[in-house]
Amino acid sequence: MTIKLYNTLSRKKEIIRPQKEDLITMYVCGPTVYSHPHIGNARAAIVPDILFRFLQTKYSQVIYIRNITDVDDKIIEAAEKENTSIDKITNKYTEIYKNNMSGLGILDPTYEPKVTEKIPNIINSIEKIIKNGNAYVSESHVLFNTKSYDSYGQLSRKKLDEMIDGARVDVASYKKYPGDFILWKPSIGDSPGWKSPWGKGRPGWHIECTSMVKDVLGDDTTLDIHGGGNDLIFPHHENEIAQGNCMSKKNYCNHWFHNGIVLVDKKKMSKSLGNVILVNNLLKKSNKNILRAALLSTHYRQPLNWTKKTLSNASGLIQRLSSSIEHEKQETLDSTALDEISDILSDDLNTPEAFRYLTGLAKHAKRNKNDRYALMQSSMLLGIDLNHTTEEPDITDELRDKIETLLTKRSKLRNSGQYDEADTVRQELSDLGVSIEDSSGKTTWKIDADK
RNA sequence: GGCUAAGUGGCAGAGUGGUAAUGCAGCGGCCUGCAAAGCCGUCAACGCCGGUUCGAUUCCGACCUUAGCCUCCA
Repeated sequence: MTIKLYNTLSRKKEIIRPQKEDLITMYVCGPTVYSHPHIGNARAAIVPDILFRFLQTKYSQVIYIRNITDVDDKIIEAAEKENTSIDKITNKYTEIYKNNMSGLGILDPTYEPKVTEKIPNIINSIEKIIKNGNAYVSESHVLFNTKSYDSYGQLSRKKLDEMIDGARVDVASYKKYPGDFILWKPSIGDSPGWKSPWGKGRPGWHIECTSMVKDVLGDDTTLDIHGGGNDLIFPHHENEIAQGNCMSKKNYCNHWFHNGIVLVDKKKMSKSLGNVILVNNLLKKSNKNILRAALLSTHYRQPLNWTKKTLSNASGLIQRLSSSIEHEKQETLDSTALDEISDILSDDLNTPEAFRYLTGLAKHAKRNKNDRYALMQSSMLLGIDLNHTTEEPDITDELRDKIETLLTKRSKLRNSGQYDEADTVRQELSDLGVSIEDSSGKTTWKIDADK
């Protein structure tokens, strides 16, 4: 089977063609660890997660690299603001990022390099670019010479001179040309820095990714797939391509994919609007399955508009899927069950279409074992585990006792036909945020998601 | 201003050159002591204006609107 994925370079869906038959390589820009991950970070992680899961079903080896940026001006600011050290900030937020992502069921990448651990490689990469005549040293900075690279602008389809004309920012004195970007910059005072041929300093933003790709795969290799949020197309990925192609004779990367932005009520999230939605908070009031459904029910290239109804829509969808196989025991699943969902995903990761397929299966899953298997296994490919939707909620023993007492009380009242009194008890439970269901002689309860 | 995308029912969101999936919500029914859940049924949409075509929501062009990038934002 072939997998088609939209390639930002050509603006077309293209068949993924790895250079080796059984091995495929992918790199995705990871987080800068200075604050809590928000829903946009989650989307940028879950889209490659789906691709990663899918590729693993098709190739015997998938190398997936996602970096952690732990040197950055914003980190330095955050450390000052929280009155602590840079290490503490980056360790804290790296931990939170990892917890949040695993809370969303996002698989760990094969490699997860940190910038601070790769400084020697980065310096080495910069030296190569200088040596090849594509970068220059100026006032303790190293700058990439964009004029020396003819194809600059190929990804974002921008013309360098036009960009410069429209720019609103003053040109730094150390730049030969306004479009040049920083590979290495000096660290002044006690800001973090490393010894280098150009003095104490730290890497520019773009070089870390290029350097890590080359570090893991080797200089003379071409990356198969590179992804990230579409706000990274320019300048970040454009610059990566320039650097990568000037470091080695091999093409930097063949296939670029970009996920759309997350909007909140059709507006971009920003601290000033106070509409930033954090993964932490979502995980508290919802669960992995629902959040994944919410993030994946929009095609990855489209903007995802997050509204008040997003979670309840997704919750209904998951409810619909899981109700058909609730209480199902884990059974060995048939490998051909994945054929149809693979077909759907192989057309540019069409996850909304995948959900349509899943709901179709759910219709017959109660009676048809094959459909039930296909539903469970196909959902798993999206990282949705329908077998674990009835997990015990995390509540205090005290509350649990109280709920049990009320349930017993109501049950007795119902058995003796005192329905008005039983309904009063149900209301008491509802006030505690507990909703109940009587089905086939048993009463089950759950904590309401929004309480 | 330049570049890049997008506008589908109440909400969300696929898809297609021949009259448009799916989920949520709504409505009706079955079930239930009543609810809930489930099941069955049902209402309802292709921004605007031209062009190409036997036929356009789909292709082309203009316009309007929205969003992103051009500022080390995923």
